[in-house]
Amino acid sequence: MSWDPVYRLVKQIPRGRVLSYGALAKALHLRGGARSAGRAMAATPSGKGIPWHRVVGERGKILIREPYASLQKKLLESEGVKVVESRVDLKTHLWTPPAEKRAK
DNA sequence: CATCTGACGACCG
DNA sequence: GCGGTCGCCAGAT
Repeated sequence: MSWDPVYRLVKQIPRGRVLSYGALAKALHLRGGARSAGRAMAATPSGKGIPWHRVVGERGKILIREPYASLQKKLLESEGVKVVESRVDLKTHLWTPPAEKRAK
């Protein structure tokens, strides 16, 4: 499975905004749904400039385990995203991805 | 080839 | 709002 489309979209997330796994999967029409989106992120190649930390749970919750959770929180806050109790305020930071052209 | 696992999410009590 | 189940599916074992 090639996660390229996923990485491409994640790279488009504006600074200071976040997107959920579900919305990500939906926007790209991933077969496996949100879970596959998560799988894609877990396999995110480092050093590619992919802002993986801008992807959170459907309710803005940071779902990954330590030690990455701390890192994600740190990175988000450094972009001006407020993180409280392991979750971001979707009301202000949720980003709506542009309609992708079926790249799967 | 059989199971287990998990960076998910919808449901239900 | 919280915790437990269940459905999903690609990878790992």
